[in-house]
This record gives sequence, C-alpha cells and structure tokens, in this order.
Amino acid sequence: MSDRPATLRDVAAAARVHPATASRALNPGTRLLVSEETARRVTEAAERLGYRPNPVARSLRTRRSHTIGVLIPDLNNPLFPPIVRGLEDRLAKHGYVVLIGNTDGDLARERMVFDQMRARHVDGFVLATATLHNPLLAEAAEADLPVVLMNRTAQGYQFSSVSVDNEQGEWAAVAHLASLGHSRIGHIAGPQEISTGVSRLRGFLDGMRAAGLAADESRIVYATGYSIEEGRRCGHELLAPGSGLTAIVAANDMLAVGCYGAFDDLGLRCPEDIAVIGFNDMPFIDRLRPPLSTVRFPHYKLGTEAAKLLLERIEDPDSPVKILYLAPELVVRGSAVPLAPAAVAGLPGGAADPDDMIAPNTVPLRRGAGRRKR
Amino acid sequence: MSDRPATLRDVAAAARVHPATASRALNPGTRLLVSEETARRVTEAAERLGYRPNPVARSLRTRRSHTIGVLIPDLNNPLFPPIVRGLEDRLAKHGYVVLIGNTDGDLARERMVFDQMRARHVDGFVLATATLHNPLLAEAAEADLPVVLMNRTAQGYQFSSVSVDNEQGEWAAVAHLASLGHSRIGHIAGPQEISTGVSRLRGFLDGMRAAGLAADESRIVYATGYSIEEGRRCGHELLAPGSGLTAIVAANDMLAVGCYGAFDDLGLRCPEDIAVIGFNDMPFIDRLRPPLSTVRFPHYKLGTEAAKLLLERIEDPDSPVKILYLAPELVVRGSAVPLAPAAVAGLPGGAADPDDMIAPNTVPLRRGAGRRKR
DNA sequence: TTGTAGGCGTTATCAC
DNA sequence: GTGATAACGCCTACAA
Repeated sequence: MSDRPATLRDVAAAARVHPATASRALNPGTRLLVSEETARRVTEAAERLGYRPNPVARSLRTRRSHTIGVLIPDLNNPLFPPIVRGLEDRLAKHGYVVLIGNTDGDLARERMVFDQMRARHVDGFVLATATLHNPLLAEAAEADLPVVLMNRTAQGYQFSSVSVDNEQGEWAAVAHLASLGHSRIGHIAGPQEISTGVSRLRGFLDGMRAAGLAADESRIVYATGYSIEEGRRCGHELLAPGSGLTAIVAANDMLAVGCYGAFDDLGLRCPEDIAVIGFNDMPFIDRLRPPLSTVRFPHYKLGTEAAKLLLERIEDPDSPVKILYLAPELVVRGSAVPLAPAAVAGLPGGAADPDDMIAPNTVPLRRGAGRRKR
Repeated sequence: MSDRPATLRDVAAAARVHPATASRALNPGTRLLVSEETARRVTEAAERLGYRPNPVARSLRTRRSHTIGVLIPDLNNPLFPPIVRGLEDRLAKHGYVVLIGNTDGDLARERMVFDQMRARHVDGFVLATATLHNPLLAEAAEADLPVVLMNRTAQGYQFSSVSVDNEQGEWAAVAHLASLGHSRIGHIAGPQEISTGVSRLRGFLDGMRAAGLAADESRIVYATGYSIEEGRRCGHELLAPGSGLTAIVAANDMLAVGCYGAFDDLGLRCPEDIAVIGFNDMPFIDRLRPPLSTVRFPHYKLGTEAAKLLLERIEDPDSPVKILYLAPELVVRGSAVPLAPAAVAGLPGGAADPDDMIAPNTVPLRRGAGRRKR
C-alpha cells in the first residue's frame, strides 16, 4: 500500500509478533526456533506486504555483504566475459552478487579497486590478475580474506586456485607441430611475472625436448604483455632474416593475432609459409582467416569452479585449500598445416635441418608427460 | 594499531570531539559548519588512524548506495565491454560503483536482476536492454527511479537516453553501396521490438528511396535476435535462388558475421560475388576476412555519456530529460567493393536491372538527410 | 517459543 | 560551532 518498501517491523506488526520473532521466522537458519503457526503467519504477512529484506541493513549487522570482488585485467579481452559469466551465474545461486574491477595490468589501479572493494566489505575475492609476487596477496593473506586465484597461481600462499594445465596444453601444441613436420619452432612467451607466462614457456620447452627438437634462447622472445601489439612486435623479432622458423607457438591468442599482423607486414602467408598456434581459444578467434589453431579450455567452467572454491572458503574458512587444474584440449584449425616439401627443400632456412635434432625422436608423445608442477 | 578498522568514533575520540562533529568535518558538504581548527584536527586524526568511512553504514543512513545497476543483453558480445568500461570509468570518478546484470534477452531474467538490484538500493539504472514497450520502464517511471536508456530509446517515457543516429548510419551504408554500383540491395532487419531494429530499418528504407532504388518487402528479412545464427539464417533467406541480390545491409555486425557463414554455405565469395555492410564496428570485426565494412560509433563514449546523463538525474531529479544522439561514421573496409562489370553483365540476376530503378538517381546523397526522428 | 534490548557506523535534527 | 540524541533496518545474546 505505502510507497515506502515494507520493513521487518511492518511484517511483524501485520503478523502481530515482535520483529525479532519475524526475523527468526524469515531466516532459514533460525526458522526452527519459532512455532509452526507463527512462522506461517509471518511468512504469509511478508508475502502479502511484498517484503524484501534490506541487504544494506543486514550487511551492516552481519558484516557480510553477499558481494564478491572480481579483479580481472581487462573486460575488453573477449576471453574474460564468459569466465565472468560463469562466476556470476554460480554465485548468484547462493545469493551473491559480483563487483567487477578492471586493472588494466596496472598495479596502482589494482590497488585502488582492491581497496575500494574492501571498503565495501566484499565477502571474498576472485583474483585473475595476480602476478607472481603480488603485494595484494600478502595483504589478503594477512587479513585472512577468502581469496581464490583464477587462471593464476602463486607460490607461498594458502589460496585456492583454478587454472589450466598450461604445461600440458603447450606440450600438445608443440607435439602437434612436430607431427606436422615442423622442427624449427619459435615461442612467444608471456610475461614472466605472470604464472601463465612461465608455465606455458615450461610446457613449450618440455614439449620441444620430448620431440627431440632444439629450443635455444634465440627462438624465444618475451612479450611484456598479452596484447596484439606485443604479438606483432615479437613476431617480427622471431622472424628476423635468417631465423628459418616455420612455426610459432604463441603463449596466448592475442599474441597469435599479433603474429598475423607481422606475417602480413613480412609478406608471409599463413599457414603456407608459417604456422602459428595460440592459447585460450577465445571467442571469435575461430572466425579469423585462417582460423586459429589453439589450445582450448572451458572458460565458463573456469568461472563456475572458481566460484565453488570461493564459496567453500567463505562458508568454512577451515576448508582445505584446493589447487585445481582444468584439462586443456588442442583444437586444430587452419593456422598450422603439414610442412610443405617445398618449404623443406627450397625456402631459405625452412628445412628440417638435422642440426635441429638434438636426439632421435623416439620418445612417444604422451599427453600429460610434460606436466611439471611445483 | 588495532586490527579492527577505525570507525568514526575512533577518529572523534582521537580528535577529542563528538562523532557528529567528526562527521561534519569529514564530509565536504558540511565542512564549512565546523571551525578551521577542529576540521584540521579531525582530518589529521582520520589520516593517522587510516580511517575509511563504512559505505554500508552510510548507505543505510543516507539511503544512497553509490551503486548503479546496469542491464545489458550479454556481456559476451564484444560490443558491450567497451561501453561498460566507459560507464564504469565515468561513474567511478563520482564514487559510484557498477553492478552489471546480463539479461540474455530474457524478460524473466531481466525482471529478476532488476528486482535484485532494486533490493540492493542502487541509486539509478542504465538500461541497454529496453524493448519498445517494457514493463520495467513503467515500473521505473512510477517509482521515479533515475534511469538512462543506452543504445535504446522508448517513446512515452521521461527518460534520458544516449544512442546512435541509426537512421543516418544505415543511410550512409546504402549510399555507399549505391555509389559502388549496387542496386539490388537487401536488408537483414533487427528485431522490431527493439528501437535499433526499427530505426535502422527506417534508415535503410530512406536511404534506398533517396538513392532511387527499390526496396520491397521481398528484400527485407527480419531477424528475431542479433545473433550470428540469425544472420546466417536470414542470409540464406535473402540469397534464395533468383533473388539477384549483390549486396546486403545487416542491422548489426553479428548478423553480418552470420552472413559470412551463409556465403560460405552457398559458395559465394565476399566481396566479389556479394557485398555486406554491418553496424557497430565491434571489436575484432576488422580482423575477419574480408574485414567488415560497417557503421562505427564511439562505444566508450556511449558509456561515458550515459553516465553523465545519469549523474545529472541523480544529483538533480528535476534536471531536464535529454535525448542524445551520437553521430555514426561509415568505415569502409573490404566487404564491399565496386560491383564488377562481370556481375552486372553475366551472373544470373546480378545485373543493375533498370526495373530496380524507381526514379532517376539525381538526388544528391547528402549525409544526414535521411534523419527521421519522432 | 517469544520478547527485550542493544548495537552495527553513520548522519540528520535538534538543542546549547 | 559543537554536542546530544535518535534513527536507518536488521540481527542476536539474553531474559522471560
């Protein structure tokens, strides 16, 4: 009736009980403390008045906001929206709402949104931005905040995390290229302050070794960020005259897209002249020409799993810390094809040079054998 | 010192004043009510104790949450993240934080997140999901909530809105195709419950008329949603044997991408056999093959402008309702090229048939002449 | 089983 | 100018 939303007092009055009783009747945890009959009356009154508990008041009293802070590098990267959707959907089921913060890879900005979220009393954090030694992590650990790392890992902390088995993914990418006849393979490594950067590099190295291929430093360039521009720059560097590379493994799809740009600049055709494999299988990447071969993982699921882990921690702070890895899957599309005999024979440096073989390739390429966690 | 964060009482105690005074000293709006001297003491104490006001408590008292609810169709659509970033950045400057809700074009879902957000006492809404006659709008109007429509308009409501001049954009697309020699042009129209769907169709029609081209119903198909699948379906329908179309204007980029699929299915080459123009210039669309010609508008700016309008409404409920249109811009890439003489002469139905000309094309194509707002 | 009272941290409205 | 008081809406010992 009134234009002012109904409060607990209104409900109590309508049900002719004390507000405290109404509160008990309405809260699942305390409903059993109240008689069948009054519970019914209260529920009915609440229904009739269209009562919605005021989360702000509740939050002030209980010190829980039912809000989760999510820090991601940049929502503009199409990789993240599906992950965030997974988070949101899962958390919503438990009455939580998500506050998203973009850090743009900037530490100061990250600090700002983190503090902002703490001030708003978020009940926990999902961090997809954590660098290897991050001041935030120390702070969160000290304050004993529920935290889950997503698509990131960090040593020395008691945080649950969900990420991809990057080693296995990159290993599979290398094995695929090797099976296609490529031997001169370069790697655009991600930033080494980020866990994905180092583990994918490790996967690449292990994969090369297992395939009996040389992977010296000259065939690895380090991107300073996961951006298209960096991919292009690194592509140019890798493809400098005389390199003789026939394939590139990029630490993520953005870098691979940048490579496409470098190929164009250099007049190279992909996949005929040069092959490339990405990582992430981000949305729309399959619509590029050529469609990018890449390592896929279940984006949405990464979000839901992170949510599950966080909820566990929130509901029981003593629940065990879990480190979860999702299995990746190589998806073969058009950006890597068998090495053409022409390339092997004719093109400068394009040959499967015996010098590149450090050992007879007798090692069977077992998936997962490249796994090296610490 | 203490592990419990400092409260206003702590600050007041440290500054040897009453909490009320401390509150006054700390709030910009009331600082002038206290003496220079005490203000200084309080500020200093707050600083020293690392005092951060508790937004929850403040919100309970002031009934303002400094939170804005944003409803968008789907964050997975790369069009939206930059818009949301614009919103966030602008609102953050004024101390507001954004709650994002995906509706997936589902009315029930929309209702749910809307209610959820109202329960959380958001201070205002940005609606990017509004359909032409939306129950939410009536409710919001009645409750006198600050609302801004984004990329949408609705008649009969006193809501500010920011959108694109869709008529002009689509007009320019048609004019461009006509100048390339195309005369048999089809349109994949967006859903007609959505303002963009109707205004872009209108722009298309006006553009065709101005170019002296026929645009009968057989050359218009209606998508039920802005999705790739719908684009593909509509593409097939438009390109049915005998249609003779040489170009398609799609109501948005997603539909255009769907067309690419249809072309592949039909063995048509784009742009040689068939041209297509999209709308939105969404991220990554320039990396497709061929790169899509499309109508661009400033995404980020759409967000910041919506934020500005909303802030105006929040700060002064009597501020005038503003309807803002952003100017679009045709960006010419590779998906539309001059009609090949071969196509004109040889291909079945590919000709610039005189029957298609409803009037001599003497009308100069003035940009913006197609503008028809109501 | 239900009522009482107090307080979460802040600010609006009085008095002084 | 500043202090006192109450209230925002809810929850939870504790008492009855």
